[in-house]
Amino acid sequence: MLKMKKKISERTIERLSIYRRYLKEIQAQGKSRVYSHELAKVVSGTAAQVRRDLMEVGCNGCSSKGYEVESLIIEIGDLLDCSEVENVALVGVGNLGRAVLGFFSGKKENFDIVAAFDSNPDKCGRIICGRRCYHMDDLQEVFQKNRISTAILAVPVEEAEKVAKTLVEAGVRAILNFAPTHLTVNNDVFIHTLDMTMELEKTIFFSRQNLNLKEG
Amino acid sequence: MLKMKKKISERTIERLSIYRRYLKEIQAQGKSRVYSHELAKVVSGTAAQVRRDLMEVGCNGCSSKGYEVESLIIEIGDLLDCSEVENVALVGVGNLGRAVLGFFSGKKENFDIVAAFDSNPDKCGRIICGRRCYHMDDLQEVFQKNRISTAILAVPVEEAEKVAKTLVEAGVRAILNFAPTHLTVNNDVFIHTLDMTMELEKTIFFSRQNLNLKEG
DNA sequence: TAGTGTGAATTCATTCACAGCT
DNA sequence: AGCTGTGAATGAATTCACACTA
Repeated sequence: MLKMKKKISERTIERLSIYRRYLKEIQAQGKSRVYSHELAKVVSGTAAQVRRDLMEVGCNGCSSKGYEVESLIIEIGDLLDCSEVENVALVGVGNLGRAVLGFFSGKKENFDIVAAFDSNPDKCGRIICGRRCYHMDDLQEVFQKNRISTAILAVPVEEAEKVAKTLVEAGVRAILNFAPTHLTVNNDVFIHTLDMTMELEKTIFFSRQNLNLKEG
Repeated sequence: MLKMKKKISERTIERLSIYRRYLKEIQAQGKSRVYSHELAKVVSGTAAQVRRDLMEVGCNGCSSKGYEVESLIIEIGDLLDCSEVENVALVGVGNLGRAVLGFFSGKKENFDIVAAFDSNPDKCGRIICGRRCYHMDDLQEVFQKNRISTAILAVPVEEAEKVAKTLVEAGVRAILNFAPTHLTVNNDVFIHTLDMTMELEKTIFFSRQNLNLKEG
């Protein structure tokens, strides 16, 4: 029911996530109010865009003295987060997988990496960055037991397609894919590929672009 | 001179990078021609969009039998790549930094990570994933000697701002930033932040969105 | 005075739809 | 028949600009 709570664009969701992190930061520093132009800076955007984004959240912030940091954090959370903490699994405990585990350690977020998986038996049974590592064969069972519905895929590119299939069979709803390849999955699992090569190529391209503009 | 070689959007650049990787893949498999609808699949787009993107490249591909894989690779390269291989440095040899080094090892691309830097003396002087690790103090010198103008920043978030400043002083033109924070740099260095927390939050959000649509 | 909220205008990206080629 | 190339139409995201508020 409660149909169409309004469709929010991917770009807005990205920015909301970034606003929220910044808001938590300044909250920790004791700030209780914030202006749209301050938030604009952290996403390299404009104040008007921030205000639009916040409108979508069903905002509140009121005039002349900006937005209240605390309620903004809560309202963004209401939109972005699930009601309970989302359990996430990491699949592929290589260099990158371990780095991802490390990266997400020790912060309290509304998601939690609760298990890791690898096909190498040497890695299984151990605790890596605070998470137990299971064998791929146990994936389905552990997923069900822990109600895991999101996976981070950090296996070598040759295996990505096959492992993604396993994940889909285990009932995963979303995959954050670090393998530089397009994953073809049959049903409506949400796949988001984070393509580091592309990001670096893009960075290099636009650094030259900058240069060209200067030379005018 | 040769002003305005046409401004190409960020989105198009992203897709071109992805097309190219796929093209190289199928080239290795012996395919010599490709259709726009095949390329569309790897970016989850439409055939029309692919054709537009390729038009921007000053395309060529001709009718009825699609595009020639080899010349497409060359033409995308002419647009995306610098004339010489771009030397890149990795800054911050922690878990993530090492993972990045590993990730970019052994592929021949038009960029090359040629050096790593860390402030921990224990890591300096060693070879890590095939790259020599230098102390941060030597950064400026090594950057100049190796004509490095792009850096990958993989230091802890508390240090990111400070290290970014050092990089700018060393004359870097672009930074791919893995630290979850907005970097404020004075001049026109191109900064691209790859925000893993945001990407994961987005993934989780849209997985629920998907679900809602189904329930519709 | 210095901010917010928001219609209207604008800019940018995508898709449609169809002529033209092979 | 089945593709490409591309103007024109559409749709989405951003910015403008201004009334409004504390």
